[in-house]
Amino acid sequence: MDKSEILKEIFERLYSYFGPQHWWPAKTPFEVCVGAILTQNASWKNVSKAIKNLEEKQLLDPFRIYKLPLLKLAEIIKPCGFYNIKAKRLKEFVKFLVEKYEGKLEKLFNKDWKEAREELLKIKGLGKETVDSILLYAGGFPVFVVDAYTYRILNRHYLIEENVTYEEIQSLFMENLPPDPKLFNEYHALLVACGKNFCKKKDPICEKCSLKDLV
DNA sequence: TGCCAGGCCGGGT
DNA sequence: ACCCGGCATGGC
Repeated sequence: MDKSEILKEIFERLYSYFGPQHWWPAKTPFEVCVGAILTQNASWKNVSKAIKNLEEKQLLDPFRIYKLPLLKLAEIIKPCGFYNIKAKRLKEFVKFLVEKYEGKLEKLFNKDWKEAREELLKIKGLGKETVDSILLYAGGFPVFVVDAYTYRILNRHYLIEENVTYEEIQSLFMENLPPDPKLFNEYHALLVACGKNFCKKKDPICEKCSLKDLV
């Protein structure tokens, strides 16, 4: 099998086992962005509490967060962990959005996604995974999101070397699959589902997972 | 009860 | 250019 076939085979197996994941779990594109920042190295359970707090205070809005004092914001998002630094990152993001795009994500997304990616990556606290999540799940662009699960699962099945870069893993998917946002959406979500359930850190091999006898 | 979660930055080699 | 500690809560 060539790369394209292997990647499709993985997708089919995961989709057959886990079914549709319905990502991203948010009501608006802005909420996706907030979630993408808050979920950095944190469990989604905790992040959803932080988002619920924001929602209850009607703060899922760029201008409201822009005006909110940093310490108040930190207190509100506390359950997601790393709350001081994440409050700063959130403020950096809304500052960018409000001051450069009138607080409108549509304006940011109304340009070539590669340009948007470069701009977002300049914001302190937004790295590649966070930015790509925003582009795919909030912007609907065909950008593949790579995370620790993606790396672990591919590496464990001998599909990538240990020292590959983020961009190399991303290219593997983007150059061997059709540029379909729906596909990339589901694929990344399925890799996360697989990593949470089977391919955990301590598991030496994935005995029960759908990718067991792959390669 | 520890370990870990949908990363990223900054400082030291 | 890499490596590592710091950031912190809550679930399992």
